[in-house]
Amino acid sequence: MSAKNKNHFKDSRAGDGSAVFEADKWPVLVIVGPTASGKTGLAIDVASELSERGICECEIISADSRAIYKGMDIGTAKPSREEMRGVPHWGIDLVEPNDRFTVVDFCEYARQKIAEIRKRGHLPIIAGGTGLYVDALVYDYQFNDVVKKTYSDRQEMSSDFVVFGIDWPRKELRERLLKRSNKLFIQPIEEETLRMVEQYGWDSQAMKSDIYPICWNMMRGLISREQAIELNALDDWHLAKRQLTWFKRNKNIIWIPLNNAAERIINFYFTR
RNA sequence: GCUGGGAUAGCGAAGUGGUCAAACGCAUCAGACUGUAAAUCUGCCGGCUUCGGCCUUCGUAGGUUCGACUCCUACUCCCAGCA
Repeated sequence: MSAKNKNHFKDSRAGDGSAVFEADKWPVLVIVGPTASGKTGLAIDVASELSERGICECEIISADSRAIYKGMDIGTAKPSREEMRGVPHWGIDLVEPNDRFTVVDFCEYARQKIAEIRKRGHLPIIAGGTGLYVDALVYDYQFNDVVKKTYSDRQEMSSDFVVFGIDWPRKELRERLLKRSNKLFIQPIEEETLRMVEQYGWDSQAMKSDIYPICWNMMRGLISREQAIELNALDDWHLAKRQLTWFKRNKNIIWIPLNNAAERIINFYFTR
């Protein structure tokens, strides 16, 4: 997002003059999408732009079941300090990889953060690919002891949220996955893998992330670096498909392509 | 050039006279999902289908047989050993 879009925003604001930010009135922005779709970057873009325009400050809450674990930085593609561009991030590095952290924990955490952020007069942005986490929040799941049943009719979404999904043509997404996998293996992933294995072993749920077993096999010479990169991209693809299956069911998601996404999201707030 | 082994669906790989559209694995496609979800699980997976079935397949061409992916012959290609 850059200066070239500013005029566009001005026009939008002029439309009905409703762009005055009210922390309690603006729905929480939720950005979903498959892995590597650019959720985090988009959230930061939106936050930067809103801040730059003097509309409001934003804080991002990650809805990612892996980024909550400490130490798993490269493997879960956590944003770096620079990438965050000064936007506060929550929901990252919450617990140790062998700690239990459930959807319910996430909901409680997220609700609390949303309240805190609003109290500060800021806009909460939720960015994440863990469909269950997002749905649990947005559809206000009640976690009790009631026997499981089918919840196919999740039509009623709290108007407190607006959900955007990043849409990619399959082919392009797969290319991004491979590119990202290549980049990942340039970083000291072996070091991270070794540290995680030594510290937590293979039994913790957190270590079930595909990247660590793959990297481990590479380190033991069972597969080549190239194979590891491809395997990782393939596993990511499988994940992406599962995420998409989940999100597809949610009819309230507004699907948009990544380019222009920030602009479209901001326009949503200006014109709603 | 001789000898031995092999050619099976997108890939790998079983099958060695009928019960084979062909096990199994992978990939693909679709789906489920309310306390560890980057997890866990399900269906499909030659073509057509009113989902009962119908049709075309197992390197190529012939042959034997009621019947062949399975046996015989020739050919093509690949691998291994010998010259």
